[in-house]
Amino acid sequence: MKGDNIDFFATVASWTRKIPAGCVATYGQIAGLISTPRAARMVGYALRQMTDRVPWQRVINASGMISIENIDYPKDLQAKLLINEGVKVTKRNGNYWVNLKAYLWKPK
DNA sequence: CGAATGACCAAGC
DNA sequence: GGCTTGGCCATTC
Repeated sequence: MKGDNIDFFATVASWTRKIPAGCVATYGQIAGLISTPRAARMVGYALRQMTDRVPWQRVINASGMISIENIDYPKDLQAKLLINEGVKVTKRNGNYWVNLKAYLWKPK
């Protein structure tokens, strides 16, 4: 799309809202859906500003781990939200880990 | 416009 | 899985 960089956030929000409960997606995956597979960092950056309008907890890193630590939303909360949705989250060495093989969302 | 920043990613040890 | 290195890119200063 042409200079739709203004819709970058909107597009991220749009795809994020499509992630069904009980599933998870990776930052790189979302970035790929927007045609900018290398802008994974921006996805996280965008989500940070929309934690109240999208299921941000369903987006994790490519390793299946919750790397959040620098913001006001503790990874402990994200893990709790995911578990509450039916996603099995394992705590390992202080980090939360999700089995992508079983819970990764497959966009149509 | 240049430089720093960040909820990332892949590759190598 | 954990740590380090190099690279991406939009946003902010």
